[in-house]
Amino acid sequence: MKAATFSTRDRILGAAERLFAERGLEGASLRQLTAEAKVNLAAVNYHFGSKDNLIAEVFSRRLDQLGEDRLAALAEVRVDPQPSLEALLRAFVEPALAMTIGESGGSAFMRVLAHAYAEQNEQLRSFLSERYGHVLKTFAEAFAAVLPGISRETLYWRLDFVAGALVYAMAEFGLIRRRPGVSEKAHRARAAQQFIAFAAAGLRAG
Amino acid sequence: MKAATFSTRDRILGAAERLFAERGLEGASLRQLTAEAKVNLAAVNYHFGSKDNLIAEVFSRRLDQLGEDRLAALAEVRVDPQPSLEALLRAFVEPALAMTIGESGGSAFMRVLAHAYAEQNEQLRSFLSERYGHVLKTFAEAFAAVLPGISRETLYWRLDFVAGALVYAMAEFGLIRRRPGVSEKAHRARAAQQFIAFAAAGLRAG
DNA sequence: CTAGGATTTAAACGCCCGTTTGAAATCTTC
DNA sequence: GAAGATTTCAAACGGGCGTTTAAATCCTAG
Repeated sequence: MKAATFSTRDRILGAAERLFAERGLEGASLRQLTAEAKVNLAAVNYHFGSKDNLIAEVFSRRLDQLGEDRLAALAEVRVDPQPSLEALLRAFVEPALAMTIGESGGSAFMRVLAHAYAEQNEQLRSFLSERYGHVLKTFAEAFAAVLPGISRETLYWRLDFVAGALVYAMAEFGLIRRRPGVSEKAHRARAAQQFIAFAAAGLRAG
Repeated sequence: MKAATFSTRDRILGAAERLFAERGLEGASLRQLTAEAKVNLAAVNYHFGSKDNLIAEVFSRRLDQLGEDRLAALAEVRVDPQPSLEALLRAFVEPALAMTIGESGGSAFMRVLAHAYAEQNEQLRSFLSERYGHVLKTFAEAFAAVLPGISRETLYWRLDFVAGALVYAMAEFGLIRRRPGVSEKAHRARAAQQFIAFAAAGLRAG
Protein backbone atom coordinates (compact mmCIF):
# COMPACT_ATOMS: atom_id res chain seq x y z
CA MET A 1 0.00 0.00 0.00
CA LYS A 2 2.04 2.86 -1.27
CA ALA A 3 -0.62 5.51 -1.18
CA ALA A 4 2.12 8.11 -1.26
CA THR A 5 2.83 7.37 -4.91
CA PHE A 6 -0.49 9.02 -5.76
CA SER A 7 -0.96 12.74 -5.40
CA THR A 8 -3.31 14.12 -2.78
CA ARG A 9 -5.72 15.09 -5.53
CA ASP A 10 -5.79 11.60 -7.01
CA ARG A 11 -6.20 9.92 -3.66
CA ILE A 12 -9.18 12.15 -2.95
CA LEU A 13 -10.77 11.26 -6.29
CA GLY A 14 -10.25 7.55 -5.71
CA ALA A 15 -11.68 7.58 -2.23
CA ALA A 16 -14.56 9.78 -3.40
CA GLU A 17 -15.61 7.31 -6.05
CA ARG A 18 -15.48 4.42 -3.63
CA LEU A 19 -17.40 6.17 -0.87
CA PHE A 20 -19.97 7.88 -3.08
CA ALA A 21 -20.79 4.47 -4.51
CA GLU A 22 -21.06 2.87 -1.09
CA ARG A 23 -23.07 5.56 0.65
CA GLY A 24 -24.41 7.94 -1.95
CA LEU A 25 -23.37 11.48 -2.72
CA GLU A 26 -24.93 12.87 0.43
CA GLY A 27 -24.23 9.86 2.58
CA ALA A 28 -20.47 10.02 2.14
CA SER A 29 -19.00 12.80 4.28
CA LEU A 30 -15.77 14.67 3.65
CA ARG A 31 -14.49 13.45 6.99
CA GLN A 32 -14.95 9.80 6.04
CA LEU A 33 -13.59 10.53 2.61
CA THR A 34 -10.43 12.33 3.68
CA ALA A 35 -9.76 9.71 6.33
CA GLU A 36 -9.99 6.96 3.70
CA ALA A 37 -7.69 8.92 1.38
CA LYS A 38 -5.26 9.59 4.24
CA VAL A 39 -5.48 13.29 3.57
CA ASN A 40 -6.30 16.33 5.64
CA LEU A 41 -9.94 17.36 5.86
CA ALA A 42 -9.28 20.77 4.33
CA ALA A 43 -7.59 19.26 1.29
CA VAL A 44 -10.88 18.75 -0.54
CA ASN A 45 -11.78 22.41 -0.33
CA TYR A 46 -8.23 23.39 -1.22
CA HIS A 47 -8.00 21.22 -4.33
CA PHE A 48 -11.62 21.23 -5.53
CA GLY A 49 -13.18 24.28 -3.90
CA SER A 50 -16.20 22.43 -2.54
CA LYS A 51 -17.79 19.02 -2.20
CA ASP A 52 -20.07 19.79 -5.15
CA ASN A 53 -17.11 20.49 -7.39
CA LEU A 54 -15.53 17.23 -6.29
CA ILE A 55 -18.70 15.37 -7.27
CA ALA A 56 -18.71 17.03 -10.69
CA GLU A 57 -15.07 16.07 -11.16
CA VAL A 58 -15.77 12.43 -10.31
CA PHE A 59 -18.53 12.32 -12.91
CA SER A 60 -16.52 14.12 -15.56
CA ARG A 61 -13.52 11.83 -15.31
CA ARG A 62 -15.52 8.66 -15.72
CA LEU A 63 -18.11 9.76 -18.22
CA ASP A 64 -15.63 11.42 -20.54
CA GLN A 65 -13.64 8.20 -20.64
CA LEU A 66 -16.72 6.03 -21.04
CA GLY A 67 -18.07 8.21 -23.85
CA GLU A 68 -14.79 8.12 -25.73
CA ASP A 69 -14.50 4.35 -25.36
CA ARG A 70 -18.05 3.81 -26.56
CA LEU A 71 -17.63 6.03 -29.61
CA ALA A 72 -14.34 4.36 -30.45
CA ALA A 73 -15.95 0.92 -30.24
CA LEU A 74 -18.83 2.14 -32.36
CA ALA A 75 -16.49 3.50 -35.02
CA GLU A 76 -14.76 0.16 -35.15
CA VAL A 77 -18.03 -1.71 -35.60
CA ARG A 78 -19.07 0.69 -38.35
CA VAL A 79 -16.15 -0.33 -40.49
CA ASP A 80 -18.68 -2.91 -41.58
CA PRO A 81 -21.22 -0.92 -43.62
CA GLN A 82 -24.07 -3.12 -42.34
CA PRO A 83 -23.24 -4.02 -38.76
CA SER A 84 -25.52 -6.31 -36.80
CA LEU A 85 -27.67 -5.02 -33.96
CA GLU A 86 -25.73 -7.26 -31.61
CA ALA A 87 -22.44 -5.68 -32.68
CA LEU A 88 -23.82 -2.20 -31.98
CA LEU A 89 -25.02 -3.31 -28.56
CA ARG A 90 -21.62 -4.76 -27.80
CA ALA A 91 -20.03 -1.41 -28.61
CA PHE A 92 -22.42 0.20 -26.16
CA VAL A 93 -22.21 -2.33 -23.36
CA GLU A 94 -18.64 -3.55 -23.28
CA PRO A 95 -16.87 -0.27 -22.50
CA ALA A 96 -19.21 0.10 -19.53
CA LEU A 97 -18.49 -3.42 -18.36
CA ALA A 98 -14.77 -3.00 -18.88
CA MET A 99 -14.86 0.07 -16.69
CA THR A 100 -16.54 -1.81 -13.87
CA ILE A 101 -14.08 -4.68 -13.89
CA GLY A 102 -10.88 -2.94 -14.91
CA GLU A 103 -10.74 -0.53 -12.02
CA SER A 104 -10.30 -1.00 -8.32
CA GLY A 105 -13.76 0.34 -7.64
CA GLY A 106 -15.57 -2.56 -9.24
CA SER A 107 -19.14 -1.59 -9.91
CA ALA A 108 -18.73 1.46 -7.71
CA PHE A 109 -19.19 4.15 -10.28
CA MET A 110 -22.35 2.59 -11.67
CA ARG A 111 -23.90 2.85 -8.24
CA VAL A 112 -22.83 6.47 -8.06
CA LEU A 113 -24.66 6.96 -11.33
CA ALA A 114 -27.74 5.17 -10.03
CA HIS A 115 -27.72 7.40 -6.98
CA ALA A 116 -27.53 10.43 -9.21
CA TYR A 117 -30.54 9.24 -11.18
CA ALA A 118 -32.52 8.55 -8.05
CA GLU A 119 -31.67 11.91 -6.57
CA GLN A 120 -33.34 13.56 -9.56
CA ASN A 121 -30.93 16.42 -9.29
CA GLU A 122 -31.89 18.63 -12.22
CA GLN A 123 -28.53 20.37 -12.26
CA LEU A 124 -26.74 17.06 -12.48
CA ARG A 125 -29.17 15.78 -15.08
CA SER A 126 -28.60 18.70 -17.42
CA PHE A 127 -24.87 18.40 -16.82
CA LEU A 128 -25.07 14.77 -17.91
CA SER A 129 -27.14 15.40 -21.02
CA GLU A 130 -24.97 18.35 -22.02
CA ARG A 131 -21.77 16.46 -21.55
CA TYR A 132 -22.89 13.10 -22.72
CA GLY A 133 -25.92 13.56 -24.95
CA HIS A 134 -23.97 13.41 -28.18
CA VAL A 135 -22.84 9.87 -27.44
CA LEU A 136 -26.38 8.64 -26.90
CA LYS A 137 -27.52 10.49 -30.00
CA THR A 138 -24.85 8.87 -32.14
CA PHE A 139 -25.84 5.44 -30.89
CA ALA A 140 -29.52 6.18 -31.45
CA GLU A 141 -28.73 6.97 -35.10
CA ALA A 142 -26.79 3.75 -35.47
CA PHE A 143 -29.59 1.70 -33.92
CA ALA A 144 -32.17 3.40 -36.11
CA ALA A 145 -30.17 2.43 -39.20
CA VAL A 146 -30.32 -1.27 -38.39
CA LEU A 147 -33.93 -1.20 -37.15
CA PRO A 148 -35.68 0.29 -40.15
CA GLY A 149 -39.20 -0.78 -39.23
CA ILE A 150 -39.35 1.11 -35.93
CA SER A 151 -40.75 4.57 -35.27
CA ARG A 152 -38.58 7.16 -33.61
CA GLU A 153 -40.78 7.25 -30.54
CA THR A 154 -40.68 3.50 -30.07
CA LEU A 155 -36.91 3.49 -30.51
CA TYR A 156 -36.44 6.08 -27.78
CA TRP A 157 -38.68 4.20 -25.39
CA ARG A 158 -36.72 1.03 -25.99
CA LEU A 159 -33.37 2.72 -25.58
CA ASP A 160 -34.61 4.02 -22.24
CA PHE A 161 -35.50 0.50 -21.20
CA VAL A 162 -32.10 -0.76 -22.34
CA ALA A 163 -30.32 1.93 -20.36
CA GLY A 164 -32.34 1.10 -17.26
CA ALA A 165 -31.68 -2.60 -17.48
CA LEU A 166 -27.98 -1.96 -18.02
CA VAL A 167 -27.49 0.33 -15.04
CA TYR A 168 -29.48 -2.04 -12.89
CA ALA A 169 -27.45 -5.04 -14.01
CA MET A 170 -24.08 -3.31 -13.75
CA ALA A 171 -24.72 -1.88 -10.32
CA GLU A 172 -25.53 -5.40 -9.13
CA PHE A 173 -28.91 -4.41 -7.77
CA GLY A 174 -30.59 -7.58 -8.85
CA LEU A 175 -31.08 -10.96 -7.31
CA ILE A 176 -28.31 -12.50 -9.32
CA ARG A 177 -25.04 -12.49 -7.47
CA ARG A 178 -21.71 -13.77 -8.54
CA ARG A 179 -21.21 -17.26 -7.18
CA PRO A 180 -18.10 -17.95 -5.10
CA GLY A 181 -16.49 -20.20 -7.71
CA VAL A 182 -16.88 -17.75 -10.57
CA SER A 183 -14.33 -15.01 -11.19
CA GLU A 184 -15.60 -11.48 -11.50
CA LYS A 185 -14.40 -11.38 -15.06
CA ALA A 186 -16.28 -14.53 -16.01
CA HIS A 187 -19.38 -13.26 -14.24
CA ARG A 188 -19.26 -10.01 -16.17
CA ALA A 189 -18.73 -11.81 -19.46
CA ARG A 190 -21.80 -13.90 -18.76
CA ALA A 191 -23.75 -10.78 -17.86
CA ALA A 192 -22.74 -9.10 -21.12
CA GLN A 193 -23.74 -12.11 -23.18
CA GLN A 194 -27.11 -12.42 -21.45
CA PHE A 195 -27.71 -8.71 -21.65
CA ILE A 196 -26.96 -8.38 -25.34
CA ALA A 197 -29.26 -11.27 -26.26
CA PHE A 198 -32.04 -9.78 -24.14
CA ALA A 199 -31.62 -6.22 -25.35
CA ALA A 200 -31.32 -7.17 -29.02
CA ALA A 201 -34.57 -9.12 -28.88
CA GLY A 202 -36.30 -6.29 -27.01
CA LEU A 203 -35.17 -3.70 -29.52
CA ARG A 204 -36.36 -5.84 -32.41
CA ALA A 205 -39.73 -6.53 -30.81
CA GLY A 206 -42.56 -7.21 -33.20
CA MET B 1 -56.51 21.86 2.24
CA LYS B 2 -58.07 20.17 5.22
CA ALA B 3 -55.01 18.45 6.51
CA ALA B 4 -56.76 18.09 9.84
CA THR B 5 -59.01 15.37 8.49
CA PHE B 6 -56.00 13.06 8.44
CA SER B 7 -54.45 11.78 11.64
CA THR B 8 -50.98 12.88 12.67
CA ARG B 9 -49.68 9.43 11.82
CA ASP B 10 -51.12 9.48 8.33
CA ARG B 11 -49.89 12.97 7.58
CA ILE B 12 -46.39 11.91 8.59
CA LEU B 13 -46.54 8.88 6.30
CA GLY B 14 -47.77 10.97 3.38
CA ALA B 15 -45.13 13.64 3.80
CA ALA B 16 -42.47 10.97 4.31
CA GLU B 17 -43.24 9.30 1.01
CA ARG B 18 -43.19 12.59 -0.84
CA LEU B 19 -39.96 13.85 0.71
CA PHE B 20 -38.09 10.54 0.62
CA ALA B 21 -38.81 10.38 -3.10
CA GLU B 22 -37.70 13.95 -3.68
CA ARG B 23 -34.53 13.92 -1.62
CA GLY B 24 -33.71 10.36 -0.73
CA LEU B 25 -33.94 8.56 2.58
CA GLU B 26 -30.98 10.40 4.05
CA GLY B 27 -31.60 13.67 2.26
CA ALA B 28 -35.05 14.18 3.74
CA SER B 29 -34.77 15.38 7.32
CA LEU B 30 -37.35 14.95 10.06
CA ARG B 31 -37.50 18.72 10.40
CA GLN B 32 -38.45 19.19 6.75
CA LEU B 33 -40.79 16.25 6.97
CA THR B 34 -42.67 17.33 10.08
CA ALA B 35 -42.93 20.88 8.74
CA GLU B 36 -44.48 19.56 5.52
CA ALA B 37 -46.89 17.39 7.50
CA LYS B 38 -47.74 20.31 9.82
CA VAL B 39 -46.81 18.21 12.81
CA ASN B 40 -44.46 18.62 15.75
CA LEU B 41 -40.89 17.42 15.29
CA ALA B 42 -41.15 14.91 18.13
CA ALA B 43 -44.25 13.29 16.61
CA VAL B 44 -42.18 11.00 14.39
CA ASN B 45 -40.34 9.51 17.33
CA TYR B 46 -43.55 9.30 19.35
CA HIS B 47 -45.54 7.48 16.65
CA PHE B 48 -42.82 5.45 14.96
CA GLY B 49 -39.98 5.28 17.47
CA SER B 50 -37.29 6.38 15.03
CA LYS B 51 -36.67 7.57 11.51
CA ASP B 52 -35.58 4.07 10.52
CA ASN B 53 -38.88 2.62 11.69
CA LEU B 54 -40.71 5.27 9.71
CA ILE B 55 -38.80 4.28 6.59
CA ALA B 56 -39.66 0.62 7.13
CA GLU B 57 -43.31 1.54 7.56
CA VAL B 58 -43.36 3.51 4.30
CA PHE B 59 -41.93 0.52 2.45
CA SER B 60 -44.23 -1.98 4.12
CA ARG B 61 -47.41 -0.06 3.29
CA ARG B 62 -46.62 0.24 -0.38
CA LEU B 63 -44.99 -3.10 -1.05
CA ASP B 64 -47.64 -5.10 0.75
CA GLN B 65 -50.29 -3.45 -1.37
CA LEU B 66 -48.29 -3.82 -4.58
CA GLY B 67 -47.59 -7.50 -3.87
CA GLU B 68 -51.25 -8.23 -3.22
CA ASP B 69 -52.35 -6.41 -6.35
CA ARG B 70 -49.83 -8.23 -8.50
CA LEU B 71 -50.77 -11.66 -7.17
CA ALA B 72 -54.46 -10.88 -7.62
CA ALA B 73 -53.85 -9.83 -11.22
CA LEU B 74 -51.79 -12.97 -11.79
CA ALA B 75 -54.52 -15.19 -10.39
CA GLU B 76 -57.00 -13.59 -12.76
CA VAL B 77 -54.76 -14.17 -15.75
CA ARG B 78 -54.25 -17.78 -14.71
CA VAL B 79 -57.93 -18.52 -15.10
CA ASP B 80 -56.78 -19.21 -18.63
CA PRO B 81 -54.77 -22.45 -18.35
CA GLN B 82 -52.35 -21.24 -21.05
CA PRO B 83 -51.96 -17.51 -20.59
CA SER B 84 -49.80 -15.51 -22.98
CA LEU B 85 -46.47 -14.08 -21.90
CA GLU B 86 -47.88 -10.62 -22.55
CA ALA B 87 -50.78 -11.27 -20.17
CA LEU B 88 -48.38 -12.34 -17.42
CA LEU B 89 -46.30 -9.23 -17.97
CA ARG B 90 -49.39 -7.08 -17.76
CA ALA B 91 -50.25 -8.62 -14.41
CA PHE B 92 -46.76 -7.71 -13.23
CA VAL B 93 -46.55 -4.21 -14.66
CA GLU B 94 -50.00 -2.72 -14.37
CA PRO B 95 -50.40 -2.79 -10.58
CA ALA B 96 -47.10 -0.93 -10.36
CA LEU B 97 -48.22 1.64 -12.89
CA ALA B 98 -51.60 2.02 -11.24
CA MET B 99 -49.87 2.79 -7.98
CA THR B 100 -47.80 5.54 -9.53
CA ILE B 101 -50.74 7.28 -11.16
CA GLY B 102 -53.49 6.64 -8.63
CA GLU B 103 -51.83 8.41 -5.74
CA SER B 104 -50.91 11.98 -5.10
CA GLY B 105 -47.23 11.15 -5.02
CA GLY B 106 -47.01 10.29 -8.72
CA SER B 107 -43.87 8.29 -9.36
CA ALA B 108 -42.59 9.20 -5.92
CA PHE B 109 -42.47 5.78 -4.37
CA MET B 110 -40.61 4.26 -7.29
CA ARG B 111 -37.85 6.78 -6.75
CA VAL B 112 -37.77 5.86 -3.08
CA LEU B 113 -37.29 2.30 -4.20
CA ALA B 114 -34.55 3.28 -6.63
CA HIS B 115 -32.79 5.12 -3.83
CA ALA B 116 -33.00 2.05 -1.68
CA TYR B 117 -31.44 -0.06 -4.42
CA ALA B 118 -28.66 2.45 -4.97
CA GLU B 119 -27.93 2.68 -1.27
CA GLN B 120 -27.16 -1.04 -1.28
CA ASN B 121 -28.46 -1.22 2.24
CA GLU B 122 -28.16 -4.91 3.10
CA GLN B 123 -30.67 -4.67 5.89
CA LEU B 124 -33.24 -3.14 3.58
CA ARG B 125 -32.42 -5.62 0.86
CA SER B 126 -33.05 -8.62 3.08
CA PHE B 127 -36.20 -6.96 4.37
CA LEU B 128 -37.41 -6.64 0.77
CA SER B 129 -36.60 -10.20 -0.23
CA GLU B 130 -38.13 -11.60 2.95
CA ARG B 131 -41.28 -9.58 2.61
CA TYR B 132 -41.60 -9.65 -1.13
CA GLY B 133 -39.65 -12.62 -2.41
CA HIS B 134 -42.67 -14.91 -2.65
CA VAL B 135 -44.32 -12.59 -5.17
CA LEU B 136 -41.30 -12.61 -7.46
CA LYS B 137 -40.99 -16.36 -7.06
CA THR B 138 -44.59 -16.92 -8.04
CA PHE B 139 -44.16 -14.81 -11.13
CA ALA B 140 -40.92 -16.57 -12.01
CA GLU B 141 -42.79 -19.89 -11.97
CA ALA B 142 -45.50 -18.48 -14.18
CA PHE B 143 -42.98 -17.10 -16.66
CA ALA B 144 -41.08 -20.38 -16.69
CA ALA B 145 -44.27 -22.22 -17.60
CA VAL B 146 -44.84 -20.14 -20.74
CA LEU B 147 -41.14 -20.03 -21.73
CA PRO B 148 -40.35 -23.73 -21.84
CA GLY B 149 -37.17 -23.47 -23.88
CA ILE B 150 -35.27 -21.29 -21.40
CA SER B 151 -32.84 -22.38 -18.71
CA ARG B 152 -33.45 -21.31 -15.16
CA GLU B 153 -30.29 -19.21 -15.12
CA THR B 154 -31.21 -17.36 -18.26
CA LEU B 155 -34.71 -16.74 -16.97
CA TYR B 156 -33.39 -15.17 -13.77
CA TRP B 157 -31.00 -12.94 -15.68
CA ARG B 158 -33.79 -11.74 -17.89
CA LEU B 159 -36.15 -11.11 -15.02
CA ASP B 160 -33.43 -8.98 -13.46
CA PHE B 161 -33.19 -6.96 -16.65
CA VAL B 162 -36.97 -6.58 -16.78
CA ALA B 163 -37.06 -5.35 -13.20
CA GLY B 164 -34.33 -2.84 -13.90
CA ALA B 165 -35.99 -1.47 -17.00
CA LEU B 166 -39.27 -1.18 -15.14
CA VAL B 167 -37.95 0.71 -12.15
CA TYR B 168 -36.01 3.00 -14.45
CA ALA B 169 -39.03 3.67 -16.64
CA MET B 170 -41.45 4.17 -13.77
CA ALA B 171 -39.21 6.51 -11.84
CA GLU B 172 -38.98 8.65 -14.96
CA PHE B 173 -35.21 8.59 -14.98
CA GLY B 174 -34.96 8.39 -18.71
CA LEU B 175 -34.86 10.88 -21.48
CA ILE B 176 -38.49 10.40 -22.35
CA ARG B 177 -40.68 12.91 -20.59
CA ARG B 178 -44.38 13.32 -20.75
CA ARG B 179 -45.21 15.97 -23.32
CA PRO B 180 -47.37 18.92 -22.22
CA GLY B 181 -50.40 17.88 -24.27
CA VAL B 182 -50.48 14.30 -22.98
CA SER B 183 -52.25 13.44 -19.73
CA GLU B 184 -50.30 11.48 -17.16
CA LYS B 185 -52.71 8.62 -17.54
CA ALA B 186 -52.22 8.45 -21.30
CA HIS B 187 -48.48 8.71 -20.89
CA ARG B 188 -48.46 5.80 -18.47
CA ALA B 189 -50.65 3.71 -20.71
CA ARG B 190 -48.23 4.28 -23.57
CA ALA B 191 -45.32 3.40 -21.29
CA ALA B 192 -47.02 0.15 -20.27
CA GLN B 193 -47.73 -0.82 -23.86
CA GLN B 194 -44.18 -0.08 -24.97
CA PHE B 195 -42.72 -1.81 -21.97
CA ILE B 196 -44.72 -5.01 -22.36
CA ALA B 197 -43.80 -5.36 -26.02
CA PHE B 198 -40.14 -4.77 -25.22
CA ALA B 199 -40.01 -7.08 -22.20
CA ALA B 200 -41.93 -9.90 -23.89
CA ALA B 201 -39.53 -9.91 -26.83
CA GLY B 202 -36.55 -9.77 -24.50
CA LEU B 203 -37.80 -12.68 -22.42
CA ARG B 204 -38.42 -14.75 -25.52
CA ALA B 205 -35.01 -13.99 -27.01
CA GLY B 206 -33.64 -16.64 -29.30
C1' DC C 1 -67.19 16.32 36.33
C1' DT C 2 -63.02 14.51 36.94
C1' DA C 3 -59.03 11.26 36.99
C1' DG C 4 -55.75 9.28 34.06
C1' DG C 5 -53.90 7.88 29.86
C1' DA C 6 -52.77 9.46 25.10
C1' DT C 7 -51.01 13.00 22.42
C1' DT C 8 -48.74 17.35 21.34
C1' DT C 9 -45.53 20.80 22.35
C1' DA C 10 -41.13 23.74 23.00
C1' DA C 11 -36.72 23.22 24.34
C1' DA C 12 -32.54 21.13 24.80
C1' DC C 13 -29.04 17.17 24.16
C1' DG C 14 -24.81 15.66 21.79
C1' DC C 15 -23.14 14.68 17.29
C1' DC C 16 -21.58 15.19 12.57
C1' DC C 17 -21.68 18.16 8.66
C1' DG C 18 -19.12 21.46 4.91
C1' DT C 19 -16.32 25.25 5.10
C1' DT C 20 -12.86 28.72 6.65
C1' DT C 21 -8.76 30.25 8.87
C1' DG C 22 -4.01 31.27 9.68
C1' DA C 23 0.11 29.17 10.81
C1' DA C 24 3.41 25.38 9.75
C1' DA C 25 5.65 22.59 6.47
C1' DT C 26 7.12 21.55 1.95
C1' DC C 27 8.41 22.25 -2.48
C1' DT C 28 10.55 25.79 -6.49
C1' DT C 29 13.45 28.90 -8.33
C1' DC C 30 17.18 31.77 -8.59
C1' DG D 1 20.45 28.57 0.96
C1' DA D 2 17.33 32.34 1.10
C1' DA D 3 12.70 34.03 -0.92
C1' DG D 4 8.45 33.00 -2.42
C1' DA D 5 4.78 30.18 -3.86
C1' DT D 6 2.34 25.93 -3.03
C1' DT D 7 0.52 22.55 -0.13
C1' DT D 8 -0.67 20.55 4.38
C1' DC D 9 -2.29 20.93 8.90
C1' DA D 10 -5.01 21.42 13.45
C1' DA D 11 -8.52 23.99 15.07
C1' DA D 12 -12.59 26.33 15.05
C1' DC D 13 -17.05 28.23 12.80
C1' DG D 14 -22.08 28.07 12.40
C1' DG D 15 -25.67 25.10 11.33
C1' DG D 16 -28.60 20.97 10.63
C1' DC D 17 -29.25 16.38 12.20
C1' DG D 18 -32.05 12.48 15.08
C1' DT D 19 -33.44 11.92 19.57
C1' DT D 20 -34.95 12.81 24.41
C1' DT D 21 -37.21 15.23 28.02
C1' DA D 22 -40.77 17.10 30.81
C1' DA D 23 -44.48 20.03 30.87
C1' DA D 24 -48.91 21.28 28.64
C1' DT D 25 -52.94 19.88 26.35
C1' DC D 26 -56.42 16.79 24.70
C1' DC D 27 -59.43 12.92 24.99
C1' DT D 28 -62.14 9.43 27.14
C1' DA D 29 -64.07 6.26 30.57
C1' DG D 30 -66.01 5.99 35.16
